[in-house]
Amino acid sequence: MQAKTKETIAAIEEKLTAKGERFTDARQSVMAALLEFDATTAKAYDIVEAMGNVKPMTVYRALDFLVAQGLAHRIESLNAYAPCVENHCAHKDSQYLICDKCEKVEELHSHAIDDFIAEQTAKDGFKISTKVIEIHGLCSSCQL
Amino acid sequence: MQAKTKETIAAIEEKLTAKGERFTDARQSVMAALLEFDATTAKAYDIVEAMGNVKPMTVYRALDFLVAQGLAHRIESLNAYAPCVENHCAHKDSQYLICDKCEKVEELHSHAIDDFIAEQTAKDGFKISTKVIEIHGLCSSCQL
DNA sequence: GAGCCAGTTGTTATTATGTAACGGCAATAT
DNA sequence: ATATTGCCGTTACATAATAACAACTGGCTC
Ligand SMILES: [Zn+2]
Ligand SMILES: [Zn+2]
Ligand SMILES: [Zn+2]
Ligand SMILES: [Zn+2]
Repeated sequence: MQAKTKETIAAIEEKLTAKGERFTDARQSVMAALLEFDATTAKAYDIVEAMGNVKPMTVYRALDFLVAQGLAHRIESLNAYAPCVENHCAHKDSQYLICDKCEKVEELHSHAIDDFIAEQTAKDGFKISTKVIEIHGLCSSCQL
Repeated sequence: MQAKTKETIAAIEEKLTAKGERFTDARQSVMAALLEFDATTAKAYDIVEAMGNVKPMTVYRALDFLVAQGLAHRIESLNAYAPCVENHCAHKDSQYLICDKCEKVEELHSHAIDDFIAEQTAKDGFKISTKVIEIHGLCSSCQL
């Protein structure tokens, strides 16, 4: 496990306990595994494999928790997960830039995009609850 | 099968043969089944069940074809498909408004949203290939 | 401490979703 | 007619996710 991962885990632990949430072993291990993929997405079964001796159910439960806490995001179009340790105003309104070559994911929080969509859909009288905005392509590095 | 479905199938047949594509029995049946769900999404296995006597592989192959021809769209966040018989400039740049109650899907083609996202992501030097924009919530009817 | 409760975990089985592979068949071309 | 190509039927498999239930843990009350 990378040193940076340990640091991050420790920091998360502090934040969660402050919130009264339990950062159990299983949850820590899954979060660590996710972080070790280093900014690329990981599928649930990738994590199962990376951890060894763990059942899928365990991983899915931990992922559900992490997503609920804003520590990970689910990428619907990949059936995968990306860790997130930033302090966003609202994770639920993120946009993801997904490089289909190196698998790195960048998270945008463009209020502008958000507001714009809200404005456009208001015409239809549609009441938005959640948005899935996943933009695929090539990151700047992978275009070379 | 509804009368409207038959009409639609006939119209599609004409368009496809004009394009030199083959609208085989399997493809017609799957498209018809999809249309019969009447503007709501259908999962691949829903269609398998609705058709009876058909194997999943058959349905998936037909769906792949229909999606490629712009006659259906895949909704990533639902693992489902929606039929589409409109003549859009480009189906690949659609946005979907998905009612989580009645399951109806409305398709937007807002160039504005499109351009706006392109503009925002250009800053990162990201080269977009495809976009998944799926907006969940309640349609105007279901808010009552 | 003993009892209690809510949340968490372990375990097993099952469901849901999607593909690989291969042989046969059908339309089209030469 | 023969070759080529695309399409289909079938089987088996791979991947993704959940159900159900018992056991355990940590914090709480008495
Ligand atoms: Zn985030
Ligand atoms: Zn890349
Ligand atoms: Zn469309
Ligand atoms: Zn509705």
